[in-house]
Amino acid sequence: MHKTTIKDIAKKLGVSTSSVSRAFNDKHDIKKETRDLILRTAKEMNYSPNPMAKKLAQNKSFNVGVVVPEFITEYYSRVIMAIQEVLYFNGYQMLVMQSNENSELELNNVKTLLDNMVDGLIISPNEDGDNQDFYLEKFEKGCPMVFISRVKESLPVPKVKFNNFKWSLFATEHLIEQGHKKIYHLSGHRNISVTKERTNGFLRAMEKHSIEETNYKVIETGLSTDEGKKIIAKLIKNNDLPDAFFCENDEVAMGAIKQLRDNKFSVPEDVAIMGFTETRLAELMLPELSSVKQPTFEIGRSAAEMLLNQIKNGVRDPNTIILDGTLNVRESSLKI
Amino acid sequence: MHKTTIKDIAKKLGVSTSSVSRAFNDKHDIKKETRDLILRTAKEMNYSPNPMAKKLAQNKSFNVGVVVPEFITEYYSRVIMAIQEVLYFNGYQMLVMQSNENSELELNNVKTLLDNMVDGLIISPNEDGDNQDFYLEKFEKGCPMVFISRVKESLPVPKVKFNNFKWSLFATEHLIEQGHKKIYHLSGHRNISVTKERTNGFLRAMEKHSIEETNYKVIETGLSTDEGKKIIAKLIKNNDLPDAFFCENDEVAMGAIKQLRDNKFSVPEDVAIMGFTETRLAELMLPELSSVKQPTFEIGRSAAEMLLNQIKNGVRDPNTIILDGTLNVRESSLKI
DNA sequence: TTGTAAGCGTTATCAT
DNA sequence: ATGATAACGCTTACAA
Repeated sequence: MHKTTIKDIAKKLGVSTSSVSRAFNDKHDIKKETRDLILRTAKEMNYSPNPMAKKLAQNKSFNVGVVVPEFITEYYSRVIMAIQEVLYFNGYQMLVMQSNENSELELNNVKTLLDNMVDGLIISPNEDGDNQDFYLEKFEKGCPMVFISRVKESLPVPKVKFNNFKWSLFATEHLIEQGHKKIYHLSGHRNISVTKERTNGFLRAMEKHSIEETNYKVIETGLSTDEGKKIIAKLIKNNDLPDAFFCENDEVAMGAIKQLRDNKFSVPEDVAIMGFTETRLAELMLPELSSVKQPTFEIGRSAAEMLLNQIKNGVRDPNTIILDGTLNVRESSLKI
Repeated sequence: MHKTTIKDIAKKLGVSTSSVSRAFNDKHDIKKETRDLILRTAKEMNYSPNPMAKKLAQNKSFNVGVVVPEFITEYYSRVIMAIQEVLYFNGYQMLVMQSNENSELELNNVKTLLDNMVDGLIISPNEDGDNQDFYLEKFEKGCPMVFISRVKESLPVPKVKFNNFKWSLFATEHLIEQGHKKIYHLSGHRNISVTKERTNGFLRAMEKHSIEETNYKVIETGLSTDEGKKIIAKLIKNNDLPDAFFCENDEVAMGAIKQLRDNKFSVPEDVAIMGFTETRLAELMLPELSSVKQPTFEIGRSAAEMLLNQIKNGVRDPNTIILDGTLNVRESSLKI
């Protein structure tokens, strides 16, 4: 079964293929009537352009590569959804790859995408490898790129970030205002900028409210529920529980709550908990989990728009978009 | 900056482009030495083939379209991950689109993907529209297709399904064995085959254990946490709470637990709860949620493999793969 | 405003 | 085993 091509249309109408092409790409160098006629018969003949041919002729893939650590959690799922929406609307497609928090795999993914001639890249990098140099070089050579969430502030590339410092400062201050005296911060991975920024926000709050060093701690925990559980178990064993925990993310917070409950501590009566990067399930936990909501949709949308701006208009400023969130106070953080 | 092409390699080596092409596609019609030489110099010249040209020449996109209702929940995220892994390994790429439980959008997505000349489709259809006819026609015209999760058993197309009947029978029997006398089933949407199958499993259990009609009910609830909450609120108001609920999925189950707790009922002491399609969070709920775990990875993997088998080998049997799961009994369903 | 024709980088057919 | 050359379906100078 032969798929209609511009040649078929051209032949049928006795015009040239270039006219047909022009009609579809609506340059203003074609008479309105011929264009309409062409479009009409094209529709009649059930024509749809062959994307492969178009891509080859224009040497553009109309594909954008997206590399994220994972897309199981709500955070990246939502970001990816937003990216896809914007790209689709602009006639681009998205190829997503996961790096599983592994910087070697991340680099392989990026290279695969480049071999597949993506027109641009959106990356949420791992930061524990040395891929930065490679990325920077590519960007400077002209490859359209946007980084999201995890990127060193200092890297001169376009990025979309959440204001981790500000909102972890706010979140910590909320705990202080509730009257919690001794507050521990369960932080993520030392080498991730996001973690650093959140930790700095926490420390700033301690400083601002003149909390003595004996009354706070930063404990490197990780990003997972399991790691949250383990740390709490250890602290319980050491008889070293504070009044409140400010957690790197909701996963860790949920692990903490779980472990505390299993050991007959009540939240927030005995120990208060504050999460970060709220998930749909914060409201379902018992107690409901206080958290900071990140604008996942905005993050994805902004990143995609910045990238398209680079691809289509050649805008290449390494400017940074920093987005704000919401502090959702629920039960887990209250002083009762 | 010029990207190396087979022409460059051919010129440099004084061979023809066809030889270079042959070397890369390793047909056995090329001398081992020339092939090795070509591959070596190709690597030196930092050559990577232009996928657009290849696609045009072979009239294949090496893209596979995937249409799912959403990819926010863990279920579809995991299925998609598995699909992607298999496809990637076979040199194919995946274009994912969401239908938002809307069959019109679903059809548009499928048509978009077809216009983009995907080599095959994996669809988890909505079932409340009449897209089936369209899909069936496409399949019969030769378009490689696999359906996952939601498909009418009767449709003569290749499908990968979960054995909903069996496992909801098991899950319900577990509640009966625990000694719960009055059991309600909070079901999904009447027109989704998955829901029907689960409801049938529930009803089969009632029949098998000769439970009187006054002691069970099937209540059409939906798929969301909110709908779960609402139904429970209504039942509480009507003073019509059973001993146990068997829920369509974990979302509904979590909503149910939440609403019961908020109204001072304890789970499972006052009312037991059984979920379905377990998520990572089942273990984090208080009480931990009993549920049926689906083999999400297997579902995605099987679907992708069946599709590739159609694409590459032309195997077109409309056979069905039915997969089994695991009943994870935790706290929420026990009789205490 | 339209047509002609070259080109995009491969693969595939047919000779040799 | 290798080479010449025509496709693949579109875009885009350039010419008319």
